[in-house]
Amino acid sequence: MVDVAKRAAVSVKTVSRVVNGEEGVRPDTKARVDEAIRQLGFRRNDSASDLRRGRAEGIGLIVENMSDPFYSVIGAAVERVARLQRHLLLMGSAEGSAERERDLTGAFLSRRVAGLIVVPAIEDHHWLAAELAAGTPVVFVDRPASGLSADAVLTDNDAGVRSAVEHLAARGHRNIGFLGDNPEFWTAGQRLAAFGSATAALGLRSDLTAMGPHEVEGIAALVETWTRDSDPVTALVTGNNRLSVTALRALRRVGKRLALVGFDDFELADMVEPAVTVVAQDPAAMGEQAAHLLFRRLAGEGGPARTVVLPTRLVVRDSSHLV
Amino acid sequence: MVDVAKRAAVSVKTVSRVVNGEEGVRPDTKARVDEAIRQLGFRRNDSASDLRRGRAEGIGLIVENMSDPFYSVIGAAVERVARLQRHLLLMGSAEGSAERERDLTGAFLSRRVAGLIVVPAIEDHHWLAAELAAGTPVVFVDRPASGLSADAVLTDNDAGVRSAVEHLAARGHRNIGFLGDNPEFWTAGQRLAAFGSATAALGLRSDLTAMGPHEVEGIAALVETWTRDSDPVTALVTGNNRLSVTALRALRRVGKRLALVGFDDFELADMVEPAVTVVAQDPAAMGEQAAHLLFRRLAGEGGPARTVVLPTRLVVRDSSHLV
DNA sequence: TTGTAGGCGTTATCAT
DNA sequence: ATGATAACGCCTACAA
Repeated sequence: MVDVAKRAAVSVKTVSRVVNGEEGVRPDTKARVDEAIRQLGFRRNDSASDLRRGRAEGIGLIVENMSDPFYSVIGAAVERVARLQRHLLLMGSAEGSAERERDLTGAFLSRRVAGLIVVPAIEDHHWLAAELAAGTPVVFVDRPASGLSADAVLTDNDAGVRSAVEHLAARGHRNIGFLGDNPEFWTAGQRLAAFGSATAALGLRSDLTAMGPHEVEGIAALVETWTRDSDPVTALVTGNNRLSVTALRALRRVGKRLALVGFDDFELADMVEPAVTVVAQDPAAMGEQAAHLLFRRLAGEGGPARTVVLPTRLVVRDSSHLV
Repeated sequence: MVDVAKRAAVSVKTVSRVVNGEEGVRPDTKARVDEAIRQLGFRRNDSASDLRRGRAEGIGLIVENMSDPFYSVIGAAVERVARLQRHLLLMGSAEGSAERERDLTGAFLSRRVAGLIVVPAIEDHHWLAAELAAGTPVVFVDRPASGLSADAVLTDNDAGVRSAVEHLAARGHRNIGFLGDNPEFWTAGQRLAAFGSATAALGLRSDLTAMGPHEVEGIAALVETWTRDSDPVTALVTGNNRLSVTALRALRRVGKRLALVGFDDFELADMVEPAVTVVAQDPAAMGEQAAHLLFRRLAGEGGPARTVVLPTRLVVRDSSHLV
């Protein structure tokens, strides 16, 4: 900047004003500065700017796995909003590890990012409270933070699962099996509980649940067991899209055509055989809302922590019509 | 850091040494400093560190679309390598726009990132040469940079397309249609050229190509035309995974069961009907290799620009066996 | 083993 | 409308 200032025969402060588009620079002065910038190929050093201002114009995003479509769509949405606000996106995968999540958080905070958007792993987050109080806003996505009151964007897991159960019940299914993830994951626990209450409310069996099996073999065995009964399971609800796909493979493997409703839509759900009915979430909206919440806080909005709960949508496809 | 120094009754330099794990600090001194750090909740300001060192410990990644599985897998691989090297990942979507690509590049360079990994949009990159010369390494992925000699990681498009054509020819197909993207995209052009040479080498027709149609309608109409002939097309090769899926939908729409081989594998390719034979690329390997190339340059490796060409793999599924 | 001085490039403050 | 000067927090070089 000094070089530019010299060449344009002005002070560095004037150069700074031009670079930042501030008011109060005569057009001809600005022109001289711009020309000097062009000639020297000058580019502002944002590290210095960040240091002086105390904050970096970037937001940190921590997801479980960047290559999972659910998270990459969230990431893309966050990045789009961030760009409109002239912020960069720093992104990392915690891979379900609380330690990595803390490391990433620490790295982002060291870089003095303007804010953080986090899909939290299983763990307590009270240690983040100090940072929050120190003025770095944090928004949680998909699952709320435990031990901490912070903004969050969630999906209406309860209504989503209920819509799946009611849909199947309306088609005459009485014994519905639920395949979920490890209930230590907040969403898995929520969906399991929702399955319990939805089935109970309709007078259906609530005990046909299995949390954990991820492999085709395990699920295939389970399906065999559930369908050997004199009063067999005739429909499945799966707790996330990976389980939907695995269940589909398992059903093919054992040659059973049970009805199936999956939580979370997935690419080509309409092209597989059978096309899978799903309870669709809207990950792009989740990312967008989270980023909006964050930038609102950055704009100085106060008040208590907000929680945005997004609705789900039942997308009926062929797998509803089996059995 | 001054606060920590005061509390531990040492100089800031000693604190700096402890924070950076440098040699030559007595254990008891280190213990005192660590305790002060803990008490004060101190966290190093990386903006200041970056400024002083002249480089940020982060790498910038520019892709076309963060939510596309191909790119998100590349991103995840880059991030993994970056983390091992204690670097953060800054990521953005250029969305096929040369202007956005330049903006993002500029933003990353302003932040003085250690290096750049770019999936280039259609355009000349000689303007980047100055930065390259100034010491910021750049690695291109999926397509090479034009007007600039830089490291690149590519897929062997020629061998990939050839393997598809030879596979179909071996199954007796003589009239193979090729559906590609706009040949302004480097990969699309490469694959089209490869199709031309592979068919010519086998004495097959090379003129059954269509570059551009992306919609089910357009492709359906094309298939109708190609199959109305007295000497009809019996097999298709598609130039990327979106086209594979669209072609699949189009074939269903018009009720034709042509053989199909797609370039690039996709999730559930084995579960759709018919399961689609593909020429698989390895995006995770591409991202990983690109990051390795970058860090090798950062470690001071000199020499001319390297180009790494990764092989493809033909994955045979049901769609090979039609007609 | 530990400390002092100076400067990285920018922006805020206060002058002019 | 423009400029001089002092931070921002850290690290390099050198000194003790």
